[in-house]
Amino acid sequence: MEAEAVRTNLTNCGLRCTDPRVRTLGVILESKRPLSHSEIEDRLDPRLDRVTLYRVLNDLTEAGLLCRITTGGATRYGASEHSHAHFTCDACGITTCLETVPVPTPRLPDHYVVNEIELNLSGLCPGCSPKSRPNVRVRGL
Amino acid sequence: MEAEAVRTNLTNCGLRCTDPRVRTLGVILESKRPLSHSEIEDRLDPRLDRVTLYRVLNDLTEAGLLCRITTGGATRYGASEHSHAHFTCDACGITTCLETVPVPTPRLPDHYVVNEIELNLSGLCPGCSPKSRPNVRVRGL
DNA sequence: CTTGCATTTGCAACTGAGTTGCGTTAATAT
DNA sequence: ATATTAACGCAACTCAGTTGCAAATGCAAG
Repeated sequence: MEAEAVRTNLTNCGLRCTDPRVRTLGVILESKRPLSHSEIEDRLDPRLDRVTLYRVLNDLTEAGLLCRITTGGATRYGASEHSHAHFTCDACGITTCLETVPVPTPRLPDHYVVNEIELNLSGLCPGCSPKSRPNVRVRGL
Repeated sequence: MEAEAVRTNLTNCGLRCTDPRVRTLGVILESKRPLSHSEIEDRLDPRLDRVTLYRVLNDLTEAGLLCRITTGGATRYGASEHSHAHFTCDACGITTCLETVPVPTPRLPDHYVVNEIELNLSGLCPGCSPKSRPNVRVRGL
């Protein structure tokens, strides 16, 4: 999705096509992995007001243009795609999409209404795992 | 696990057997569902210092006596048991254990080292779902 | 193209979760 | 009983996220 498509998308969702929204969506769509509020802030030049960014992220998420992943204490935002698991590295803190790992849709007891399902893994990512850096140790490993 | 067993357990884990630790562990073991920092604080009488409680929860979690569940923006602590999914209600905010829903152990790409796996669902719990209260509506439902 | 209005932005100020440093208290080993 | 070291409690801090409001701006209608 490039610039013009981003604008169309916003309009289709009933959102006004403003500079903060266009640029924020652009940053997230360019990224391979979900980004946190502060990571997005850093990539916006010129920067947006912190509060504006929070509101933009909420609006885009509610409109279904982004999906919000809350894992490892941090909240991140990614392009809204098919559901897959996420992995957060205990060493470098980066969250990656595990495209090959599907999220199960379990059967729940009666009267539960499911809205979202998240499968979040944590540990060491390939870049930080002992395989690549033999001297790194993590609690309990 | 009652009072004396709690004490033995702490000692076995190499932790000093202090009043804040014994009482905190007691509160969590009595609860059916995982509790947040502030919920635990409210149940301790007399209360503990906020910081002490944070440290106690960390110590107990590192010792393996508790498990930490981070879902829906909040961090909660439950008795360390067999792994199962958790459900957080968007309406009342309460997190419950879904004992009947197992957490999958997916196969990951090479060089990932998995430490923890969480399966977190959200939506409406039985107490808040339209089945029981027909007039409640939630985003997108 | 201009105008008007609702939406959105940016700022200031606030709340709540979690952390750090440090002096005091208390659990355990001898 | 007492010395040692871990743990506690307090003050102060950082960081994520929220609220209220005045100023700016997107958009639609004329």
